[in-house]
Amino acid sequence: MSPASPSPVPSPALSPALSPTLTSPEPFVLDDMVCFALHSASRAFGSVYRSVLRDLGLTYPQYLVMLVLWERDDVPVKRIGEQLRLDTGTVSPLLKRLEAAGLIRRERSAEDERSVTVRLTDEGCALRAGAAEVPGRIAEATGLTLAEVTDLRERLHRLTAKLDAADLPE
Amino acid sequence: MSPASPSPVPSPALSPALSPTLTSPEPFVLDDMVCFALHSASRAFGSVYRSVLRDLGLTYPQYLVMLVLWERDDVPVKRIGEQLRLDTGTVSPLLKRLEAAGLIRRERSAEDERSVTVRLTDEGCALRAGAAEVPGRIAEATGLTLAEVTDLRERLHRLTAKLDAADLPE
DNA sequence: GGCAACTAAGTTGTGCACAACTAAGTTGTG
DNA sequence: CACAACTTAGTTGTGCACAACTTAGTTGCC
Repeated sequence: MSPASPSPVPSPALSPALSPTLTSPEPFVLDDMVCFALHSASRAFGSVYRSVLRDLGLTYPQYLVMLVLWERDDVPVKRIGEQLRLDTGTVSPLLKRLEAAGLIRRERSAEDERSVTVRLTDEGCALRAGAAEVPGRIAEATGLTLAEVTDLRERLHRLTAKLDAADLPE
Repeated sequence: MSPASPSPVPSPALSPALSPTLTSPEPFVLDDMVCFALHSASRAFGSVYRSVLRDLGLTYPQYLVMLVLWERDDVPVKRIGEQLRLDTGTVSPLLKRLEAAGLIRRERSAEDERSVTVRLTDEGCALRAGAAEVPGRIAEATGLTLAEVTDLRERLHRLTAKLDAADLPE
């Protein structure tokens, strides 16, 4: 059985939701639901990107790494992790797979032997042309106007920053 | 090395982003960025939930399943997958872990032997009291007003629906 | 110079997400 | 009745995400 991917049931998303027992009446539950909505939207995007990126042989996280490299080649691993907000435990195997696919190479930096520099192969460069139509197809799938996209992105950045700040020591 | 979790660098999120080569000027890239922003926000939420749920011994997806069951016990596996928008390949092992933790039981339905019904154990019921303060702590972490939460949730639902519709056959 | 503190990358182990598949039960139709 | 089509759970394999840890190299400070 496939996921509820292209959702057969619109899913009332935790319908009336957790009834109020020990907590105050209502508003609180909405915060669970906004996280759920975020989670869902993120996965729905993932599904669309999966379709669009299939021909390129990339997953979405791999595509993000390629975006970073297409914008500026010759980047240390650390910087990739920072830009994509990913742990080394995620980035290392991700880069290993991209290397195995022949799209990038990794070389120890000469001036700092701790650092590893990531570089595009010719094949990795060439893939850029094939990826040219990706953003357009995604834009089409969202059906959002430029203003809506900008606004949503801004809200999400503020939310992320707020959550990060709240998640420090407690 | 830990992730960029409580983000040490605010990360300009693919800074100027993929420069325009073969595609038209600018707007397109924003759609990549909105997905990235979504992805980031979702993971930032995950990090906060991880902190808050640690005492309960639950992950966020496990907490979602418990929410469904606390609202209405005695639910078939299929319904859990629909409500949470998850594949059986995700739900099955997830339920297996909750069962191993002693929070739920699974029983073959009598009237339809294909179906499996999920039921809370006493321990699973009891956990509800411990979870009472979760939504409040999350709400606090977001720093959003009720109106903002409602609006954001609504936008995300519309976006998800649109993406689902676009991801069918093409 | 020597050594503690730090930094960069990688590894290990756990859990989520999904595609593709299997097994078992149910339903519809001739 | 019989059998194809469908439905429900579950399994297998791959990849992402992160905590906790390891290894190797650098820097600061005495």
